[in-house]
Amino acid sequence: MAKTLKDLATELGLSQTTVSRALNGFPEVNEATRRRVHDAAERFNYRPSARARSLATGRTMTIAHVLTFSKHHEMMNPVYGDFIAGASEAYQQAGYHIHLAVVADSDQEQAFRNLAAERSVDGVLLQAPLTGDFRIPLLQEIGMPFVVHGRASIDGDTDYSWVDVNNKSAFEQATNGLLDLGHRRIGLINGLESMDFARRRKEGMLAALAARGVDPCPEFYASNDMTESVGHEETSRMLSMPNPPTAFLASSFIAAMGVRRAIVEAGLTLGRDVSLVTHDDDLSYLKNGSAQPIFTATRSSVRDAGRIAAQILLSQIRSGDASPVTRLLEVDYIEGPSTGVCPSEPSVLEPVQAG
Amino acid sequence: MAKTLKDLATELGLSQTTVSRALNGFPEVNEATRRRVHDAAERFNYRPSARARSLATGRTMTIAHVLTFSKHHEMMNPVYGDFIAGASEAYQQAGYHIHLAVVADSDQEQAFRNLAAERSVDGVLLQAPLTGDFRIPLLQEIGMPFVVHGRASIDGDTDYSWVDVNNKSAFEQATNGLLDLGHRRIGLINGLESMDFARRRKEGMLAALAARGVDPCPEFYASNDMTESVGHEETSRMLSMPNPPTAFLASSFIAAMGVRRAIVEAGLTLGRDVSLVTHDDDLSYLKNGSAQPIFTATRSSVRDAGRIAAQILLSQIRSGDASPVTRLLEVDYIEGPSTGVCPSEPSVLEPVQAG
DNA sequence: AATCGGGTTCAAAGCGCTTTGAATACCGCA
DNA sequence: TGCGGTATTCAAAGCGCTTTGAACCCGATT
Repeated sequence: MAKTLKDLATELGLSQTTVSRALNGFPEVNEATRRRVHDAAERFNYRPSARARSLATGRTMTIAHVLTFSKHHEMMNPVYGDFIAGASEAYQQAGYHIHLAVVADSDQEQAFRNLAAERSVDGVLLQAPLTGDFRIPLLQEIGMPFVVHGRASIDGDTDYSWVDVNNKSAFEQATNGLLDLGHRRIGLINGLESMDFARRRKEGMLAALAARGVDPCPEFYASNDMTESVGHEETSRMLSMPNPPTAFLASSFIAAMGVRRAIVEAGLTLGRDVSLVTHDDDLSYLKNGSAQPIFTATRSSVRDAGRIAAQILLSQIRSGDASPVTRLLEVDYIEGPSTGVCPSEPSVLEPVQAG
Repeated sequence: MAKTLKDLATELGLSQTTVSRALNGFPEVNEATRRRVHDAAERFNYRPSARARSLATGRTMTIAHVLTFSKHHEMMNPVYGDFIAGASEAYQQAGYHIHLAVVADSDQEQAFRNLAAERSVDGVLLQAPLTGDFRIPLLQEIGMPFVVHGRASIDGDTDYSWVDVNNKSAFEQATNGLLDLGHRRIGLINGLESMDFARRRKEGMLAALAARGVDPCPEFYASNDMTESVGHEETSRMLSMPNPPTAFLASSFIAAMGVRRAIVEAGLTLGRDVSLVTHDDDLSYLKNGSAQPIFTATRSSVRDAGRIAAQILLSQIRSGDASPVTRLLEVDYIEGPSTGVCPSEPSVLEPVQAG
């Protein structure tokens, strides 16, 4: 039972060189020989050792996906799964593998340095960046190819590669949708605003309000983990205020389910008494309805984002060209039954003028 | 800037042997030398190349997690994230890494054979087995250490290692809970019954019914993807039957949210008009309430399962002992507000006799 | 007949580590 | 002074590949 290249070569009475070249499709191998080699390889189920090969070539054919795991929050971001599913479509085609690193906040720096020093990956896919995330300059310093899912800088964002949803415009659209329906007191169930995307979403909301001359209500803005429970708690809290919001913006589908629960619990009807627009990552197990949408939503497939990010990273690795590639994904605005005309506003049919 | 062992050795005026041994804690190295080596290694941020090391040692220090991705259903199981978070706790301590393989149903066999032939992992963590899953005998044939999250055989299940929730007893308990409340017509929103866990859950339900002499209602048993939408659809369908269920068992928290939506939509009140018990994997972003539970549930932490499975696998790899280790996790039965006395039954206070 | 060159194949070096077996230094003891 | 032994260090082989540079075979060219 042949196992190594050497075994295969002896078995066939050929040199390792020839066998290697036959298998790797080099042109200088006689067709008859190539066929013999392929047959034998198949017969013995021979595949080159990934480690040996990568030691010889210098390429590992592996990409690290770094998932940060907050010790404090003990949370695993639910979008990782679909993002990775998307990315792996690209990897599979290209023969790449995923090295999954789950690393605690506190160990980030060492983890990245190790990744580079151990030379076990050709590139890094970075997820869930914070505003001003230090990992980006770190990766640049290390000289490791990388693509970020999301962005991190306050200004610019042109000196590294990223794929991101246009969070600001998404929440601007969502806010405008609610303003058009006459809502003026809008609750925001946001993610942690240390996360870059959450900051941008809030910016989008505030920009839309400002553009219409509507005063923001800071007491209606929650920034917290995006769980069902938190969505429920924050919403309940706001609904019990003397002058509660008439509409909510939720940062994720899961949080939105908590918002809905709070609304129902308060004896109100979603889409009539209270409106809700959520962002929707189009997760495979959490589709926004099959025939009809469940929520009015700003949708952008995180799986597509994964595929695109992986493609960008692979092409950077292949070309050796590190010049940044960026891709801003616009959302689809889905009108669903969770939004309706603001009940308390009389003049709903004539939207306020901008400015 | 030293990068390799050789560089470090020349830098220090030592042989590679000594440097390697100093770094790896061999006893025959002079303490002073060891300190010098460690200092230099730190200064240069030297870490041995993972590939070179594994080529030399024969161990890859890597575990494959194989996630099946159904081309047909295009679904990524939402529990993978927390399972992996748990497993990586164990790996991190032991210095192991995760090789993530997302493989389509159709390519399973070749994917596993490649994994073995490429020698890129020391073991495999297998997820979401089907009843009679062919991958188990396949891995046995290949001779790769593995642990299954879940089980696959109809009988026995003693010739390989696994970690599983006691699905049967969980759904027996849940069913008994509903029977005690007087419910007789119980809907089951199950996962695909080709999945082993779903089959066992149904068995548990049927066993509980049989033990109390309650006739099963096959028209109330749905077997489908465990998404919110599907939970909603199946429940709506059943609720619109002439003699609908008064209670539901849901196979996952996400499906349960769809069940709830359907109940609310039908103008019914959860926990009063209709009851619901769900299985709860205790996912980090989908906790069953913070202070009070949302649903009555059978709970078992999938993250714990991940940690335990990884520990078993690592100890098997270390000891080289392949004798199977199994671990059956019992659920916690959580009483929440989603269950109540069956409204249509008059004699609810006197539970039926068993038999 | 001697040379040339395309088509094929090969031996050997090298990727960066670990590990074997041998060498060296230095100690106390006879 | 010389020897066994312990402590420490080293050179070299090997892990399983790829790749360089050379060699070989043969029909075509001069």
